Amino acid sequence: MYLSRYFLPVLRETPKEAEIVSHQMMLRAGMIKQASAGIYSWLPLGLRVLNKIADIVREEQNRAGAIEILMPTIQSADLWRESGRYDDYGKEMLRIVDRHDRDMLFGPTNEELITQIFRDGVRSYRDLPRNLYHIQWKFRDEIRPRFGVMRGREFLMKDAYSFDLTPEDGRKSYNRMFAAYLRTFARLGLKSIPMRADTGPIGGDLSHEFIILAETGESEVFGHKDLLESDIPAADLDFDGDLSPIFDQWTSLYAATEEMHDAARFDAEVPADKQVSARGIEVGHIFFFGTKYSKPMGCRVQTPDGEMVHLQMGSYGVGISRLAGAIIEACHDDKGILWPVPVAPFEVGLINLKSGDVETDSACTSLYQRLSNAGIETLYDDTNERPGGKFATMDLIGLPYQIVIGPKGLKDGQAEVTERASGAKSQIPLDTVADYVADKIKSQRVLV
RNA sequence: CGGAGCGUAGCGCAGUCUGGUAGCGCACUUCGUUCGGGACGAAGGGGUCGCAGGUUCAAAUCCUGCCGCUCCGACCA
Repeated sequence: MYLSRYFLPVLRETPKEAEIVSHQMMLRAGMIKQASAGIYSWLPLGLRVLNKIADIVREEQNRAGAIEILMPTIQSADLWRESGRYDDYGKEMLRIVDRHDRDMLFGPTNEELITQIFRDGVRSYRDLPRNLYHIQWKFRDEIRPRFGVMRGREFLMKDAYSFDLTPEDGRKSYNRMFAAYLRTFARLGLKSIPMRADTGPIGGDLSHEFIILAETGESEVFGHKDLLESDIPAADLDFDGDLSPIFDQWTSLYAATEEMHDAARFDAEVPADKQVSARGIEVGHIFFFGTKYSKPMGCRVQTPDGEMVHLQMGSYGVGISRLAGAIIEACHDDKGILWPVPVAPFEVGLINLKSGDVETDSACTSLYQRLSNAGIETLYDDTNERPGGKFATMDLIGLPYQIVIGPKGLKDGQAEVTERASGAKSQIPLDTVADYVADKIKSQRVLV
């Protein structure tokens, strides 16, 4: 992409409403623009990140055997009356009346809708187990939206729903999502810790929050230090096999959010030098709630014995739009964002130090062409800004690699390559720099 | 919803107390000089002063009502 043809409204000054670093940087880097309280437009650069996060989540859901669908944002109130949640959910649910005076709502979650879809489509135990998911915008009328996309009212969420015949099978489905989430967050460049959690309005008896540590996290969390270095399940993990060892490995050490924290147990179970107490951001939440929805909504199948039984269900959420902010909270310095390669909006920033000069222009365009041919996503700054401004902008938007070409380097046939995260600079001959950078990037595209 | 505060150009702000017909920095346009880590000069463009009503010869400024946004608390991917 040529910067001169792109839409990248960067801000030199920090908008005063932004309190935390991810919100400030998303606004300054031209990723998002606030539409109203807790509601944002995603600008080109931000949308690229959002899509990359969604793609990784999607890939890992598919790997774990889940099947993608797409449910609507607007739902009928009748469905929620069936489950009894229309009255229970409270003011967080945005209620709408259509022209025929029918009660509608903007979906805050989709248990009811998926249960209806599944019960109408499935009659037999032979159709189990199944896990259906979608990636769709949700609306929750938060009392106080804040922190930019981290607690918006409208947000993009992946939610998956599992259906099983028995509680034991339900546990297996739960473990599949548990393992998939460990892989998902690791691939996004994050260290996540599953923590035993409250089930809240979703209900049920088994639940884990996936937390990443960050100073600006909304909840206080406590855990064993070794969890930060625990093994991530490999890409060739057999999701049909027994996953309980993975679950046990990750849940044997102490980890709890504020609501579930037991200070006495924490001190007893975790040696002082292994205790971590920090702030955390919840990026995923999984629930097993048995027949909570299948019973009131009559979601049943016939067993081999001809008996009708209610299905065992679980639901599994990942905050896609929140992750964009969460990744920035975890990956930034005082100059800007430090995108991990897998979610970077572009992989390389190519800086032309003397746009308009025939030689630097042609060196840059031919390098841009070579990078594109190698499948590298490149943002080419071909504008006439002063060099200082170009560097500041590139540092702010945080692309993993910067390649600088100007008259001085050109004399020796060299380009300067900077790795954004470490700041390491190297001089690479012009004719090999595309391959050099392409190799580095390709090795970092998939972390686990 | 309780407490606090803000709304003046794309962004950051002054002007409001004490009413007199809108300003500064950055950004933007043009010209010139510059040019390897946020240049300099000159000339420009851009505003229903959040909205509505009231007081007044005159309102960004005073009064009333409303709306929006942010922060602190209780709720959550």
